[in-house]
Amino acid sequence: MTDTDAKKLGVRPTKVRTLADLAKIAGVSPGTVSRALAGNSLVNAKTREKIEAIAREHGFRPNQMASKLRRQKTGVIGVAIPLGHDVRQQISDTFFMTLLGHLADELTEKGYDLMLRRVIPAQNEDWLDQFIGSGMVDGVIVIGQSDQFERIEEVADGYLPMVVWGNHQEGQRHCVVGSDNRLGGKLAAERLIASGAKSLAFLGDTQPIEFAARYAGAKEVAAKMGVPILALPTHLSPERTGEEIAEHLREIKGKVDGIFAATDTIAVTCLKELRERGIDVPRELKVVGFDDLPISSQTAPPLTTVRQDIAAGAKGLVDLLLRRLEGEDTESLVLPPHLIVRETA
Amino acid sequence: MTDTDAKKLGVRPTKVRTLADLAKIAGVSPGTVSRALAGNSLVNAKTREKIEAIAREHGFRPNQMASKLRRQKTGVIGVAIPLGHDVRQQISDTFFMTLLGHLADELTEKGYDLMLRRVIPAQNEDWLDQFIGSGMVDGVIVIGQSDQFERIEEVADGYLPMVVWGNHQEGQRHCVVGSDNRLGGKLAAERLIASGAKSLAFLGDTQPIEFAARYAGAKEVAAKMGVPILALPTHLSPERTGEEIAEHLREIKGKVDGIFAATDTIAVTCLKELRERGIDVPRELKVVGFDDLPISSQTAPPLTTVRQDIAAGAKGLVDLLLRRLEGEDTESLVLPPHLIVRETA
DNA sequence: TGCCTGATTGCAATCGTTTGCATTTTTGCA
DNA sequence: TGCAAAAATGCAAACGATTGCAATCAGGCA
Repeated sequence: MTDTDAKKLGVRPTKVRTLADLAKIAGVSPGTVSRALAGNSLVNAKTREKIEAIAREHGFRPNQMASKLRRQKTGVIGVAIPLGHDVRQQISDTFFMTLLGHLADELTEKGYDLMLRRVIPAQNEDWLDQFIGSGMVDGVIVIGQSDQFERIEEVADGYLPMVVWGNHQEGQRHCVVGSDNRLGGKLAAERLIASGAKSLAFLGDTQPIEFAARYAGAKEVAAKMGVPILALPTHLSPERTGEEIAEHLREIKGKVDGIFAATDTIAVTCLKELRERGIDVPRELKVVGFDDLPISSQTAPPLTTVRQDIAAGAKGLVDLLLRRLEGEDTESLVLPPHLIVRETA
Repeated sequence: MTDTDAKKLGVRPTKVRTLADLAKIAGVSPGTVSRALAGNSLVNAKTREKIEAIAREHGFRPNQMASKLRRQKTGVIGVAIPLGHDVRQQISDTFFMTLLGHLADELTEKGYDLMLRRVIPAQNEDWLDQFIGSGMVDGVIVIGQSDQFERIEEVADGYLPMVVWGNHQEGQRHCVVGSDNRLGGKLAAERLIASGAKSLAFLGDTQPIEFAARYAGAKEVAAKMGVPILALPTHLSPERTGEEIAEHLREIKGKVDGIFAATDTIAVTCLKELRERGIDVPRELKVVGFDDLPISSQTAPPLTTVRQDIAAGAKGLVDLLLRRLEGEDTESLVLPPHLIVRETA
């Protein structure tokens, strides 16, 4: 009974798990099978067809581990999401998740697989070296610098194929892709002031450098225009945000008429709290967010915000990483944010 | 000059990449190093310490590919997101992304890595076999059945370690975790009718079986209560949804007073369109969504919806998969959805 | 000191593919 | 038909860690 017969009869054909098994059936050497399946080599067309037919019939697929070991490359890009401050936040953060989705798209297109790892630096100092040194990935993309700026810098000195989503600091050594947060902050503050705000507040945690830069930009503009601005630490864990914001609103009631939220997520929550308090937006209080998430156009009223181009960011991350895999020491890429004027300011 | 001296001088210590390198330095055999680093074996305490010290000093980490090849397991779970209908949709879909985040958490906790692969079945019929047969993953989680029910069934017959997020059909062969979509649909319709709706519409694509089940549930209740219900195909790609919904609303104007949206994303867009048209929710038109995404509590008015417990789903997926990795042939897990009454119905 | 036992360690095969080089087969041409 | 060149294939050595089994070592006891 041939294997083809076996298949017709619904019997599982002889198990062929390795190149050698297949080679035996085809009556050739494993090397030839390897070449035939790789496609590119100089194997006789008829031989190749025969081998491919057998491979198809048996659903054979070469063992990747062995292949990777031999070729010393994995075809996998690691994506690390460090959860520094606000542990529960980022992994469910819409912005990061959307970025991740686009990364998956881009990498797949370039023929790479994506290995996702969520890390809690506080629990494991060695997270980045471990990921890199694991030998499981050809390169690494880090989503968000969190509070790990220094560690990333250290690693960057000895490891080329790494690109980070985050904020660009003057003179930093690691390659980063991200929006010009400071400029974004300026745009937000300018808009708030232009639409009549006389006293601003920044709603967000100023620890992460991305947010710090947004605040700094807003502060710069505020100072120039002679408008006061105060920072109100607000965290991103879904459980706490609402309450924190409520508290802040109570505190600033009547004293502040322009709010710059560090992220749209915060802005949206803020809008809701304001609505519940019957505070009219934008008449009594103006609000500008940051990110331009899909929801931001759906709020009532629709949110004025600073857009980060997530798709472009993902594309940039992947492009730079691939160039680094080729050995090039790429520069950082800073994307310009855009003010999207809707109805809250 | 010893390596320690070299380090003190800021010189990079001798490169040690393999167990053999390290073994030479330590003056033992590679086997011993392997055992020492694995920790569990019976190696002399002093030897182990010495080896660990050297490993630390050189930042040595065993090559995973070799290890995996030898041990015939990868420690990696593949997560596939098939993008059947609506290609651009799911990867950026909040629900799936949130589920993915929770999966990452769960898997990390259990010591597995997560390999993400977005697949377009229409472009590559062989997606699932390819993923499984790649030898890169110990097991597979499929997020969403999309239009691939049959293919998944076929694969399930010969491959145990696979669990799927999706809908449970009577008598199906693959192990699935998911909400009871039919029940969810019932809850939604009951609520709409209870709050006074006299004529219903279902906003969503009825191709995917999850959505079909939601619609079926609603239809059953509607029939029982003698209320008409019609399905209005609505896709999920962000670009098209808004327009499609607008068109539907024009069409049903005055004829329908209760909308059951297949997902919260659709519901939120719908609310926005209604707001723009000045239609009062819930007075003139009632709306119920599905998922209970974080945004759903932030809309104006807050959305009444059917909650799926995403965290529980992720936990279920991972638990079942791990049991399957042990050889157990687990049953499917159907989670009960819960009606969350807010203000739109 | 000599022998036995148990604790350590070393040896070498193995996981399955890839690939440089050697060998065989085919082809083209005189 | 014969021979060189080209094409196709086979051989065997990697890739680097793991692990069963054998060998060695140390300690205990007579």
